[in-house]
This record gives sequence, C-alpha cells and structure tokens, in this order.
Amino acid sequence: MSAYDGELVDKIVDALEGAIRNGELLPGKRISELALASTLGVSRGPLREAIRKLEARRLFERTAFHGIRLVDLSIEDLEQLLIVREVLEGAAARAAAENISDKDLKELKRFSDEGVRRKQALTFAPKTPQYGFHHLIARASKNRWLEEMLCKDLYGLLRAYRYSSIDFAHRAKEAREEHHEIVKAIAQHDGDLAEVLMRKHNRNGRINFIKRLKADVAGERETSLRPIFRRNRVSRKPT
Amino acid sequence: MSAYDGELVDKIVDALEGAIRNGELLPGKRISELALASTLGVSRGPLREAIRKLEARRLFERTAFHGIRLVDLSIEDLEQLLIVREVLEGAAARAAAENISDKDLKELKRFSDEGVRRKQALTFAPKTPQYGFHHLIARASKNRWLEEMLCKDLYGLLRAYRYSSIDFAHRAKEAREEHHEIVKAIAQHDGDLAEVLMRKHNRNGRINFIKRLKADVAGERETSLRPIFRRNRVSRKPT
DNA sequence: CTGACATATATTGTATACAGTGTGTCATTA
DNA sequence: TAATGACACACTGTATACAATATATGTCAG
Repeated sequence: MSAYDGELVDKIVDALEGAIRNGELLPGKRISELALASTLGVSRGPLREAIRKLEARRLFERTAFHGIRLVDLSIEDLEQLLIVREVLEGAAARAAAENISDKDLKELKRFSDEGVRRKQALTFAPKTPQYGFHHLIARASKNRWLEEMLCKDLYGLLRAYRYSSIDFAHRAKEAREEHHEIVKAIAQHDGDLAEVLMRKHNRNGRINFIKRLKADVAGERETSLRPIFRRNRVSRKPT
Repeated sequence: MSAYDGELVDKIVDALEGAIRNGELLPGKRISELALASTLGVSRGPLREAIRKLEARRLFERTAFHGIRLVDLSIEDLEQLLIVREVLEGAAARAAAENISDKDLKELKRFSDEGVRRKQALTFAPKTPQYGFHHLIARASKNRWLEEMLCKDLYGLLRAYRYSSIDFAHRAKEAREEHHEIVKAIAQHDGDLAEVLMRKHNRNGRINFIKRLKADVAGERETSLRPIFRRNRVSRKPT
C-alpha cells in the first residue's frame, strides 16, 4: 500500500469481471458484501462502489438488506441482448466502412485472412479483447459510444453468461466467409453493404446459437446459461 | 432518519439527474465530493456510490484526486450518440411492430393522433417519460435491454446536454407525419418498414439538429452544448 | 525576471467502527 | 400442520481517521 497504482475500485471491477469469466461467481447466487470484501482483500467502501458500477452495467443485481447477485439471464434475455448486439454491430460496421483508417484496415484484413483459426479468433478473447474481429470493427467505427457500449457493456454482459463464440465453432466456415465479406465491404467503404452483411452475420449466429441452446436445455435440466462451460469456485485476489 | 424509505444512493442519483436537467450542474465544471455532499445533505459514502453509477452511465467523469465533472460533449460526440440512438430506436420500432400489445398500440395511436402538439410531445418530457413517443415505442419493444439502454442510459445522456426535441419544434409537421407513418407500420406489424421509417425519422432529426447546432456555434462563441437553453445554479436537496 | 525545486494545503482513497433497519429463519404454539 | 413471533444476520447510512496524491504556493538560484 505504499505506491498508488490506480483506483482500487477499478481493480475490483476487473477482479469481479475476471471472477465472472472464470466461473468463480455463479449467476443468481447471493453473496454478502463482507464475504466478498474479505475474499478480495479490500474493504467495503471500494467494493460497494465497484458493485454500483457493475450494477449500472446490469452485471449485478442488488436487493436491499439481502445481498448482491450476479444476474441470471434467461434464454429470452440473451436473445434480446443479441438483437441489440446485432444492430449495434451493424452500425459499427457501417461507421467503420466510412471512417476506418488505413492502418486499422490493414490490421483487420490481416486478422481476417490468417488469424481466424487461432484462439484469438474467439469473439471475446479473455485477455486480449483488442484482437477480436468484432472488437476491431467496434474500434474502427471511431464512434466513442458505439465502441464503449459494445466492448465494455455488451460484450461484458455476454461474457458473464459464458456466451463466447460458441456459434463460431459450429459454423466456422460460414462465419469465416461472412467475416471476409464484411471486411471486403468495409475496404470498399460501402457502409450500406457492411451494415447489411454484419447484421446478417450476427443474425445467423444468433439464430444458430439460440436454437442450439434451446435444444440443449430441452435435452437436459437447466434453464440457466451457467453450465454451458466449465466452472469452479476458487477465490482470487487483485494485484 | 427514523423510517427507511429506499436506498439513499438511488435518491442521490435522482437528485443529481434532476440537478443536471435544471442546469444546476454545469458540464465540464469540477466539483469536490465534500462540497457536493454537503450541498445534498448526505455523507461521502452514498454520494460516491451514486457517482459511480452515473460514471458507468457516462454522465460523470472522474479524475483521481481532482474531482468530479459532468461530461462535456462536443458536437461530434452528440452526433455519434444520435447515430447510436438511430439504430437502437430502429430496432425498437421493429421489435414493437412484432411484439406490441393491443393495449400499447391503442395508447400509441391515441398519442400520435392527438397528443402530439401538447407539451408532452417532447421526446424527453422531464417528469413523464412514459408518455413520450419514443418512450412508448421503446417500451412496446418488449426488449428489456433496448428499453433500458434507450430510456435510462441514452435519453438520460441526451437530457444531460439539454438535447430535447429542439429539432421537433423546427420541423413539427414533418416529424408529426413521420410519427404517423411509423405508427401505421407498427400497427400493420411490418417490422422492416417500421425500422426503416424510424431510422429515417431519426436521421432527419439528427441532420437537422446538427446543422442548426453548427450554425449556432459558428454564429456565436461557445462550443459546448450548454448555453442552448437556460441555466441557473441553485442548489437542491433530496427528499 | 524567470525557471526549477521544495513545501503546504486541499482533496481524494481507503479502512474501520457503530447504530439503525429489514429480511429470513427457526422455534413455539394453536 | 400452519400461523405467529422472536432472534440472528446482513445490509444500510454515517462518521472518523489516516494515507496518498495533485495542485498551488513560495523560495531560491541563475
């Protein structure tokens, strides 16, 4: 505690997001401030402030005198969220087509040419968000709100529910082709086309994903998105 | 302090939003926590939590050891924000066309038929947000995220910058007709058409507004959106 | 007079303590 | 077994203390 290295609140936010990603926090499960604070090794003050931020981003829900809980999305919630993603990314693709810099375009091309089969091709790479296809486009839009809404709020929310590019794995070839088409439209600075293609791409992924999800749920017994991937429950500390 | 009537943090958030609306807080002006706390008559703890929430909604900006400030948008920022609004409301119109209930449709029709020339026709009526045309459609979308992003985050942000339906006043007839067309499309459950019309409507308003704004700025001396309407600086208390 | 450096002050960041309040649980009782 | 009440627990609100930092101020050398 000698040198000041950024606001503790932000580190707590990061730690909580990491904990969500790693499955250390379970959706719907109540947790007390004090327990969480001692787990993270911080005091209540900064923790509460961090929770308020995440609450505003709809990652946590609070009920007074009761506790904090990670939001638990239904399939319908996720579907609606993906609809929002669809139009926002459509707008991002349009803006990118209009505003992308040569440097960003080069990176985008390189990425979509060769990078697509690497792990980083995942839409929401855990620690390298700047390399995802969709992140690149959001950034290239040069629209501050679009980028923040997508990269910070929306992707964070999706990540909280283990929504990764699971659809990508199941239709990798189509997705790759769609990515290519989108990049081409952006390179041609054709905003209309870029938006249409991006929306179609997202729509395909959404429909595919929801269908698979519903089938999974019907075949098993859970309604939550929780058990899609792995989970554990180790606590972690910041710094 | 005897009876518990809701979380203080939420009341502070409301109070701050009200202060923003009333021009009691000026964009860009730094203010200290302690001063704000004593003005509001609360302690630093809840105030900080409230600030964190508003920070997540991008209404406030903080710099460590320096202070809180209401964000100060440039014209470009506002233009980009209106682009986001455009696609989100387009999606809302589409969803509304697909999901609207008969009751909501009736209200929407009644509103667009007769209510449009009343004060409540303002897109962001200060105290009756549920009656605005765009609010009605956002609600009718039955999409939780869409409604919250629009009504809570985006409209709140626009309101902070005194962006009201100033464009509406300057093209009331066109806007009224556009509203009518949109309602008609929704009534016919034509999602495609509803989205196209809503986007066009917003686009018209945006272009008109930005043009006027730039002309205003060129003719005067301010770059901030602040002086568009009135302002004062009376402090206020919650409860 | 100007610039760099050191100190002072104000403000923020964090931790802890305590009183008040609501909720859920559990035992008691009809 | 179901309803009622008491209790424990968790959370809320607030205050205070101290540490860390940035800005402002002032001093001194050139």
